[in-house]
Parts: sequence; structure tokens; C-alpha cells
Amino acid sequence: MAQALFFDALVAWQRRLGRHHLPWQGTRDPYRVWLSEIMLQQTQVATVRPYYERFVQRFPDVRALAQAESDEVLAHWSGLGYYSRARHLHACARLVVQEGGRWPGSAAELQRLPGIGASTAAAIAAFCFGERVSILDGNAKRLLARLLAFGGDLAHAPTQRTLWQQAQGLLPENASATDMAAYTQGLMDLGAQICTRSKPRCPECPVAALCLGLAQQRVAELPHKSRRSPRRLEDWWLLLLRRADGAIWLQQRPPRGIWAGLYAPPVLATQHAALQAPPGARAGHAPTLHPVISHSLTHRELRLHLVQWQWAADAPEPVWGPGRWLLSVGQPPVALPAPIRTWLLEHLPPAAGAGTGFEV
DNA sequence: GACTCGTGGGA
DNA sequence: TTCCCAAGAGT
Repeated sequence: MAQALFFDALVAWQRRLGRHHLPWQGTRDPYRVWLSEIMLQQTQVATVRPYYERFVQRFPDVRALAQAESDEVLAHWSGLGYYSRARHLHACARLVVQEGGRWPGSAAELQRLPGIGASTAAAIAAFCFGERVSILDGNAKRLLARLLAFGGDLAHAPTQRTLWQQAQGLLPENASATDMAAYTQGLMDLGAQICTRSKPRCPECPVAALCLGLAQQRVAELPHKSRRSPRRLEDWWLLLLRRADGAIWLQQRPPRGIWAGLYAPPVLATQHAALQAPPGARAGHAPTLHPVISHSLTHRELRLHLVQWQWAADAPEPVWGPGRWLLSVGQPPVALPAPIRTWLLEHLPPAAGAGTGFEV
């Protein structure tokens, strides 16, 4: 197919009808572009927007981020998911600051930094430096699979590499820096607005005349991806130690696995263990069993059983550590898993001096 | 290569 | 309800 026609048509369309007012646009500051790309990994624009705004307000540049405590960085990521992104983000910021605050100037070098893979590196390099490299995010995969009538199974890595080579081949040798930025944004915008997963708006597509998938009437079946994740069911027993003033004991989770590094009630493996009065509980008081919370992750379906015990006024700190008592989820922000945050918002006592309206 | 890692939205 | 998946990367 005619590569130059596609590139030029997409650039022109992006300038006229693409998105230009997202919070992370209108800058070539690698810090902001990088931050947005990390947040947008596997996460929709509408979800990211408020997180991005809060994050840049608190951490306006890479030095501010590098100097922050990891707990506070995680707290600002709380609810966004895939928390290893926040850990890598923080490590990456410290590496960049170590290098005098200078970012690598190419996609190949960017990709060596933690949390930056091939597609994110290409996005940053194209937006900030106009480098002639192609992204291959979910939008680009879907769009290019249809455009090229590429029927390979995208669940397989070799197939993705092939598509990436095709994507790279669509870039004109003499593509300018500003065109590369518009083109890269165009891939994302066309995928998000026109070449959508279901009900693509082909009549409005600026490259419909070039689309092999459309010509072959295969748009609905492309892209092809096998394998769906089996989701196994797990029961977690959460120990809610409640102090007389309403505070709840939270324990920092281990550095690997689900909710790594976040704060949550201690998790016990069995119902039996959760129903044994923990040391420090008020004698003679039975536990309260709260309604089960169902929470689904990519590979698991969690059933969270919350078992609440009253904490004796004269008891020492709980033996489960490191941890902390929590009276309010508001200020300062705390790194909580989403379902735990939701539950605490309903069950913690109203904030002292309530009515500020910023408890979330 | 196959798994793992969150959360919310849409069909 | 159930499934897919969204500006993917690390192990």
C-alpha cells in the first residue's frame, strides 16, 4: 500500500480533527510526556486525567518526584492500578536526576529506563524529539491490523514484532519532527475515536480508501487475538482491628504481588485464622462479619471477607507490622487499594472539622 | 513464551 | 452476567 499517503492523511486528519487539549498535550517537556505515557499504560484517558492533574500539582518536575518518599508517590497512584508502574516511575525519576536531570535523547536509550518499554519509549521520543519511531499500543495494533488486513494472532510475541516492522515501514524516510508528533498522536486519536473496537466509524475515517481490512470486509474480525485469561476464585480474610476512636490498623503489603507496597488490613489465608481473637483484641467481644466484597482483577476474582475486632484500649501496637493506624483516608493521602479505600470511606469516622469536602 | 500485575467502562 | 480491553512492561 502507499505508505506516504497513509502518513500524510493521518497527519492532516490529526491536525484538523484529532485531540489537542488533553492535560499532557501542548508541551514537549519529557517529564510530563513520560508521566502521562506511564499512567496511560492499559488505562483509559478519562481515568488518568484526574490522577495526572493531582500528580503534576504535587510533583511538578522530575526533581520533586525523585525527592519524594515512595509512600507518597504510591499514595498519589492509589486507585489507578498496576502499582509497579509507580515503583518504576519513582526509580526512573531518581535515575534521571542522578544524570543531572537530563533525559535520554532517543527511544533506544529511553527504553533502558525502568517502566519504559518499546511503545512508551517510542511515544516519548516521537512527541518530545520527533524521532522517526513507531508506537504499537492497543490503538495502533487495532488500527494497523485493520488497515493492513493483518490477521496474525496478536497474543503471540513474534506476530507483534512483525506488525511493529510493518508499522515502522509506514514512516516516510524524511518525516519531519513535527509530523512525527502529529502522526503518533494521530494513531492514538484515530484508534480512540474512529477505529474503535466495536462499531468503528469507517465512513468518517480519513484513510478508509487505503484500508485493506475494509476492502476485504474483515474489519469486524480484526485484530485477531487468542487466549483469554482464566480467572481463579480466591477468598481473602481481612483482619479489621478497630480502635475505640474508630481508627483501623493497616499493614504495608509485601513488595511483590497484588497491591505491592500499599496499605491494607492484614490478610489471613483461612476463615479459621480470622475468627481467632488476635492478641490485643478486647476480651469477651465477638468479631463483626461485614458483607463480602467481590473484587475482580485481571487473573483473579477476590472475595474479601472483612472480620472486625475491637482493639483493647490498653493494648500495645498490633504485632502485624510495619503498619499504621488510619483515622481518615483524606489528608495526607494514603496508598490504599481501591476496594479498601471504598470501604474505609464508608466506615471510618467523619473527619475532624468535617466539611472541607476534600476527604477523598 | 507464558504469567503476572488493577481498575473501570462498555457491549 | 460475563467478557474484553484500555497510550504495556517486567519477570
